[in-house]
Amino acid sequence: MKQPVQQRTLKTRARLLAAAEQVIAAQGFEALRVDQVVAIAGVAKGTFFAHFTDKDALMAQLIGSRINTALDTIEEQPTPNDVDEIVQALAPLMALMTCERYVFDVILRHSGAALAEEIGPIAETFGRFQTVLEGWLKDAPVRRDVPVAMLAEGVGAFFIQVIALHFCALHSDVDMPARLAPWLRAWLLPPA
Amino acid sequence: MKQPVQQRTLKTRARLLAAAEQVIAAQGFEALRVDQVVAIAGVAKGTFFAHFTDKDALMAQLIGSRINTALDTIEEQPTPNDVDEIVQALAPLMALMTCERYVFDVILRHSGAALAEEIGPIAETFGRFQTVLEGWLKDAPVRRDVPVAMLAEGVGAFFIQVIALHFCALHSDVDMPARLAPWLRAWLLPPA
DNA sequence: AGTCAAAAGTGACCGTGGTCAATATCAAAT
DNA sequence: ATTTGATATTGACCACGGTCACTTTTGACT
Repeated sequence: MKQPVQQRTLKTRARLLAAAEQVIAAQGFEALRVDQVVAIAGVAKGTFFAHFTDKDALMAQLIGSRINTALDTIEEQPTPNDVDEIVQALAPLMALMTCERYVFDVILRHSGAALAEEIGPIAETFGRFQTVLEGWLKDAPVRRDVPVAMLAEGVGAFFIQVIALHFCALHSDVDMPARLAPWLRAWLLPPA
Repeated sequence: MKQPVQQRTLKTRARLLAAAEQVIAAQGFEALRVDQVVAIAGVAKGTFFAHFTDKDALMAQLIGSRINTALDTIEEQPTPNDVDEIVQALAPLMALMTCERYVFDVILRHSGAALAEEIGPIAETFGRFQTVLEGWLKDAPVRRDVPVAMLAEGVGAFFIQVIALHFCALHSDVDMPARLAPWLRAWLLPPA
């Protein structure tokens, strides 16, 4: 007999997520401890792992939802028309992904689907990100000798590279959007 | 009073490294356990951490040295003259970096210097990689509207992206060098 | 109301990376 | 040969993520 999901399941999951958010708000992602989360949520440790396959899965969900919120904001803005506007539009996403080294590591680790069938919440946001970029580039004055999908993926690659460079202590002072612009110019607008 | 390094230090470190290599040869990087390494080396656990700040540092050293060996091989070959030759020359490096998911994760995590002063063995190889690429591109028939250093960094970005895609289960069947080529063509040789 | 099988929750327990106060060893100076 | 202070080693101990056999709760069906 297969039973429907019980309400208590949803309640417990919500309590765990709320507890996690509380810890993160107070101390950041990196400092989160499963023990602390279950203590605040008032459940046993085992319960946590009945709801999330591991700590990473919780993190992926929380971070994924923040990325989605950022993408919502981005999609509400008018379509950017040149490289500078693209870079500016992407700024909030860059800020989010660089808020903590730990966060960036989680994102990188989950940016591709781990298993073929199981595309996690973060991998999903990358798919969405690609779609948004393709929408922008489809009608923008950029090179056309390369398919739009490839252009978008390239932007993604440079985007990640610039973020990674941010954690390379030497370069962390310069602001990231400014550092991304020349890359995009070189990639999207080769000399005619 | 500062004393010179004792020989026993070198011997112990060598024993630890040899033990680690033995474990890796038998079971791969991911399966390596510090307990096993110290057992084989015949030292206490604390000794391990007197020689390496953490397990990651050991891994970084072992993987870094392999990357350097691969770069040695690459530098011995004649300078590649077109995109296909570049891609082919990079093949052994790609193979090394994708031999295990765990290895790729370690490489990514260490690809930038963690601290400003402390450039780890892997970050060092990335610097060397850039230099090699710049040497190739300096005299190659590629676009010149962008500085060579930037061209090289771009190649690096696409290189990493293709490797990352390899671990995205869906795409792991196609061979990587073949997947890198169109990127490099689009990046290095825009339509004149 | 009572039954009962599936679902949810529990917490003692484990594996493994990493710490540190105590101890042993080395080599330079006497 | 002895002293001495720096250096290297030790292993009991801790922190933390994750497991699983067992208990409790739920709700569909009488």
